Amino acid sequence: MTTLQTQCEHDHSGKSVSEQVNAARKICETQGERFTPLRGHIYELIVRADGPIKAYDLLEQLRPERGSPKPPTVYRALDFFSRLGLVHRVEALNAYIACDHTHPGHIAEFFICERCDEVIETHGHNHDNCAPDGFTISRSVIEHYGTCAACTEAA
Amino acid sequence: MTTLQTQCEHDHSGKSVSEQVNAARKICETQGERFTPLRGHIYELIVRADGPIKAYDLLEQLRPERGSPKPPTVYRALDFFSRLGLVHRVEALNAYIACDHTHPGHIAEFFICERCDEVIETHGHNHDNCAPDGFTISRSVIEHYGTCAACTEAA
DNA sequence: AGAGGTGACGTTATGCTATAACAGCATGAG
DNA sequence: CTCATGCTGTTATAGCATAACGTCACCTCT
Repeated sequence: MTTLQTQCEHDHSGKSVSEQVNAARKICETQGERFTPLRGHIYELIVRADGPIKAYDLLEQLRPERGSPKPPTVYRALDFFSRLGLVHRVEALNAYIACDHTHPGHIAEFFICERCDEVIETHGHNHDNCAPDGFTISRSVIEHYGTCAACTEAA
Repeated sequence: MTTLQTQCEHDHSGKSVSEQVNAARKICETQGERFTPLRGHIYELIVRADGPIKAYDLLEQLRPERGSPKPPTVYRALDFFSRLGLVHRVEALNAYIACDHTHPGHIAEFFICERCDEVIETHGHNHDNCAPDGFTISRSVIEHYGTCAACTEAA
């Protein structure tokens, strides 16, 4: 698989790309972090992907506009945005996705259609109750794979 | 990190290694699958690890007893056991762990202590209610990272 | 202004994770 | 016995991620 993008061109979030990028810029600046041109460029590519995108695909899309960037360039940006909660890693896909649920403590929960590759992100409910006695959760990975409504109908 | 094993030598499941291996053998045979010597060997290593173990660490542990096995040897066994639900992949660790919750339809939920690397597996509750309208879940990844009770006390 | 610290970025190199593809052999069914 | 299937060995390669070092920009403190 070379891309995880969905076929459809519509906007899943209700916000334009530049609105999302600007929202991210604001969040960075609020936290005293630098939203550099490189980071802006990378964030825009992630938003445009409109679904999970792989690190090396991002790398390709940075070329030739930014010369021949190397893997650390994109991994550093991904780490940066992950720290701020602006990007989540989808573990089972080795891919990354923009997040606009920007409130702190947000638990991401993904529903990933294996037919059309669409990803729906929800705010996962708290699993503290499910934890063994005394276990303190600091980070959760919750990903569901299956078939979305549209693909089920189409079948 | 070269190993994900816990320091403690006690048995987390209440079953001996050979009991667990034999239970796995029985499950394989019940399903008409072959529990070959190689598979038995690999399964035993996974059980002995008593926690998540990486594919290439398994590979090392197969040597020199089985010559110089190559990656496909261990990945094929891991795929095989995954199909039967006897092994789960821990996505965020790139590691594999034996599972003795052998009832079908089992949803694995992991609580992973980042201090001592102990992993507690529970039977995760169903997330169908949380799914977007019409989404059918076929497989779920639920992993929580944090600090276990013992390590919290020790701190 | 100058010195020194911090963080961003470029670059080289390497390591870790996983699979494709082909060959040989064992097992079991007809 | 023969064929089909699946298990294993092997070679090669693809795909994912980070260590480590150097440079530069920016900020702050004096």
